[in-house]
Amino acid sequence: MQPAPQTLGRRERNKQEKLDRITAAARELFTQYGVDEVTTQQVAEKADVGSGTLFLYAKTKAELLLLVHNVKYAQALTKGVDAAAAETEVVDAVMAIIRPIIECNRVQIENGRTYLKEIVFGDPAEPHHAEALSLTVRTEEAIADVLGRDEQLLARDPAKLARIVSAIMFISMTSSATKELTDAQVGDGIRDQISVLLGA
Amino acid sequence: MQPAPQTLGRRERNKQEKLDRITAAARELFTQYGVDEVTTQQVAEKADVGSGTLFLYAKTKAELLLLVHNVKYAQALTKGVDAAAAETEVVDAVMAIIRPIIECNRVQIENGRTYLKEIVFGDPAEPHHAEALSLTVRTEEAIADVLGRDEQLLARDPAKLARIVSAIMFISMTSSATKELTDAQVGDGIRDQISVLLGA
DNA sequence: CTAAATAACTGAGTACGCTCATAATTGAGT
DNA sequence: ACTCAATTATGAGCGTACTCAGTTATTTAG
Repeated sequence: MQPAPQTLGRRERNKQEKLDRITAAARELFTQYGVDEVTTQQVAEKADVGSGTLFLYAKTKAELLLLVHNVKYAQALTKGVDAAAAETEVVDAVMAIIRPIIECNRVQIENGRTYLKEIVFGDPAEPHHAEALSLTVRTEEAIADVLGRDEQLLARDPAKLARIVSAIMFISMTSSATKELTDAQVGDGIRDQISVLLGA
Repeated sequence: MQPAPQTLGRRERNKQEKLDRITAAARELFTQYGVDEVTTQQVAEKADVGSGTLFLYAKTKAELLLLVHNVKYAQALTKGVDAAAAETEVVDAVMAIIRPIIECNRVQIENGRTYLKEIVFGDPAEPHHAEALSLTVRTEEAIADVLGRDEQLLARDPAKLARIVSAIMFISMTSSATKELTDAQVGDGIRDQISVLLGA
């Protein structure tokens, strides 16, 4: 019988520590150079693990990006939801949620696009992917919540409207046409479409 | 001085012939086995060209898929536009346009998803990509046209509504959640969202 | 007809994501 | 302490998309 380990045994601790090192290494390299310019070897080296070990913690390179980017997305979402609470107009409130998300996916535009691509096209069975999906669900719920404030929109099914807003966001943030636009321009484009959606 | 060649010189002819062989080879292999299960080597062999030659005609494997799939998409679009002319209800007409597109992108679902992915994330400077983009523009125009039939919708900017429909289509056809749905179910999902969009 | 110039073709080679057979580590049972 | 099954780590090796230096085919100029 063990003395009920407050630190969960050496094995679990080592695993956690390695995951931390890998996450930190990937975050730093991806953020600085962009996911496409970094090799999995480099991440493994920086994390001081074997190149094969990397793939025990993230099944693909894209999963590694999800692992890193989910954190930023979650922060953006929280920030947006808070900001939305202060808005009175529905569209303004929706945009308050969306704006931090735009920013977080365009700080390093290549990473943001790859992240969103992976959410739609990646394997939803992977754990980091599942987390990303739950973030998009939370985003839609937050938007639906805001839409539900309005009587008229309440009758039009906020959840479904939120789903459409989500589609608009995705295309507006990923389409290569928007690559050279500023964050503000992308935001305006989205706002414009949402206005049309909610009934001109 | 040459006898003004009605066949554009041997060089041009050879190039055209090679492109035809490559297109045919890619179409057959991709259709039968799915783009992920076919190597560029196999396509090159079947087309009877060197493996490097392939990449003179399509800069990436994905471009090769665009080359092949654009033809099918164009057919689907034409078919849909024709069918829409026979419909009286706006939503029915829009669905008449969309349905063949759903089908063409789900006959071989892997190819369809890869095709759509490439449209959004690929290099728009490539010629086959440009053609694909023009097809999506034509699709949106066709949808806008149909929406414009309705007085109320006319006031809501059909072009922008069509853009939103386009986003709905994209997500509904690519999201991994829809992978195991039937074409009809995907269609119903899209119709449902379009109904909400056009005002409950 | 020949030579020079240009365009097109080629496949061996490269880079990189990922796998898998083997090795090292761990902890429960004795 | 020791054993051993189970878990985790490792890096050489593999498959494949794509490149590029060298070759061949075609056109143009003299």
